[in-house]
Amino acid sequence: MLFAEIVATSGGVAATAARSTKADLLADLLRRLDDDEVEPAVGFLTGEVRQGRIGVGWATLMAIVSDPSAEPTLTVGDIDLAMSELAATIGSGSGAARASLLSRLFGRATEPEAAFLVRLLGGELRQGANEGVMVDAVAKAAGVPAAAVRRAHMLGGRLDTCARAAITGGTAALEQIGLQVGRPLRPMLASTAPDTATALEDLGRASVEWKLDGIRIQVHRQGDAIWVFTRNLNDITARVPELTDAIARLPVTSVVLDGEAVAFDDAGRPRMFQETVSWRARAEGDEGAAAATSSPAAPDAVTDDADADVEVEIALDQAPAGLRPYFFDCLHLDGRDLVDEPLADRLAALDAAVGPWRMPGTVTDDLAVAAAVLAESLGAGHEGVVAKAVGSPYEAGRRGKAWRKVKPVHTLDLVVLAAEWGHGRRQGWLSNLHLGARDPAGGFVMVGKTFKGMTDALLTWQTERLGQLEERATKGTVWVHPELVVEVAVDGVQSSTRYPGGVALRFARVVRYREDKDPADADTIGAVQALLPG
DNA sequence: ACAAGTGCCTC
DNA sequence: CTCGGAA
DNA sequence: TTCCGAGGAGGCACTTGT
Repeated sequence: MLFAEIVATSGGVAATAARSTKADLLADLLRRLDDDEVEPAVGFLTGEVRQGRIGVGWATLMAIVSDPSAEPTLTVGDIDLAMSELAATIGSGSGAARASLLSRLFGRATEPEAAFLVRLLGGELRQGANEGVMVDAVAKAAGVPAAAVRRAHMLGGRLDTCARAAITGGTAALEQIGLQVGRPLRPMLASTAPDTATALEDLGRASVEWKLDGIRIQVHRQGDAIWVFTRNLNDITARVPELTDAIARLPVTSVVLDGEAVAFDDAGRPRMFQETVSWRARAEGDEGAAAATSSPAAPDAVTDDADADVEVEIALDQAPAGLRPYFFDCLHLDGRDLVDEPLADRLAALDAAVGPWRMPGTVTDDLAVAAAVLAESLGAGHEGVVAKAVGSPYEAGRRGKAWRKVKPVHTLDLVVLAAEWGHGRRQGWLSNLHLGARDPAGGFVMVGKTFKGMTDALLTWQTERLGQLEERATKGTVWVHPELVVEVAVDGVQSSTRYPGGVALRFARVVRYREDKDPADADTIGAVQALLPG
C-alpha cells in the first residue's frame, strides 16, 4: 500500500469528531493492508514507529532540507524500512548519517507525506485518535469483539502484533495471546481520590497500601531467567542488578510481580525521586561497583541488624543503601495465571512469593485504619497510599476505579512572571505560566511553570488580563508586570539546578486566581523551599 | 578532555 | 505525572 | 466513563563541537 493512503486516512481521522467514525476510517484502511503492512501501519496511525528509539526528534527534523516529490511513490514498507535503517544508525557520525537518510527519504515524499512524517517523528500526530480508538478499529476490521482485542493488547503488550493476529487469524489468534512469563503486560493504573475516607466509601473493603515515589516495576522470573520492565514496558533488567539479585532469591519457579523500586539512604529513609531515577541507570558498565553491590538487605533486616558485609561495601562505594523492590501484586505464580482472580487471592499468592519485599498495607473497611496507614506511609517518608477493592481483578492497562491513590496536596500563592502562547487547541491563548515566589529581599524567584487546571473560560480571561500587564515579549513568551497572584496546587517540590531558588514545583496546577491578594501576600521562596523533604 | 545540544526515559 | 474537554 | 492532548520536572546516554 502507498504511504499516501496512510497520510490521507490520518487526515480524515483528524477532520472527524466522532470516535466511532474515526475508528471506521481506520478500519477501512486496515482491511486494505497486506498482512506484512499491518504492524507498521498501526504504528504510524497511533503516532509511533515500531522500531522504537530512532534518534530523530524536532531539532533533527527542522534541519532537513529537501524538495518534495510531486507524485506519491513511497509504500508503507519503504517507510518501515527507513525507520529500521535509522534505528540501526548509531555511533560516531550517526548524526550526519541519519540526516542524510532523512533527506533522501523526504526527497521521495510528497508535501503531505513529509508533513505527516514530521508530526509522526516529532511525536505530535494530533489526529484525535490513538491506541484507544485503534483498538476499536482493529476489532471492526477483523470482525471480532473489541473486548478480545483489548484483552490481547493488555496481556500481550503490543497493539501492532495484536492487530495483525486479529486481522489474519481472528478471535482464535487473539486468544492465543495470553499472559506469558518474560513478556510484559500493560500495568493496571490507579485513579485519584481526595482522601482515604472517600476512597474507602467508594470501594468498601479494600487493601490500603503504601504508595512509594519511585519507578513502577513489573518483574518476571522463569527459573533462572529474570526480566524487569518499567511502566511503559521498557526492559531495564541489565540496569538494576540489586533488584535481580533479590528476585533470584525468591522461593518460586515462575512468577510475574507488580511493584515499585525506590532507592533508600543509610537511615532507611526513601531517597528523593530524582535520586531513585539516577540510581536506575548507574549500575551498567560500572564494573566493580555493580558486582560489589550485593543484594540489598531485606527491609526488616535494615532497621535492626543489617548485614555487616553489605554495609561495608556500600560505604566503600560511597553509595549508601540502594534500590529496593516493593511488590504489591502477583499476576502469575508457578504456572498459574492470577490476572482474573480477585485481589484478595492475588495478595495471598504475593505473600507466598515475595516475603520481605511486600508492600506494607492492610485490608480494612475501617476509615480510621485507612487513615492510619496513610499516616504511617507519610511518616516513613513516602508519597501516600493506594486503596484497592479486595474483590477486583487485575485490569491490565486500565485506569479503573478499583484502585484509588491518595496523596497530600499543598497549595501556594505565587506570582505570574510570564506566560507562553499555547499550541494546538490552546492556540491563541496565553497558556503556560511562569511562576515566582516572593523574595523577602525584594523581587521574585521563579520556581516552575504550569499550564494545568485552566478551563477554556479561564484561559480566555487570563489571556486578556495578562495582555494588560505585558512589559515585553519574545516569540512565544510574554513577560508581565508581576502583580497577579495565583493559587497553585503541587504534589511537592524537588531540588533544582535550573531554578535560582534551588527548588522546582512538582505537578503544579492552577487552582484559582487570587485577585484579592497582592504580590506582597505571595508565598516566599523560603516557604517553597520548606516543602523539600528532610 | 570536556561542554553543549538532543533524544528519550521516569514521574 | 495532572488536568479539562469531548464523545 | 474513557480517551485524548495540552504540557510540567529531572537525569542519563549519545553525539558533536571546542
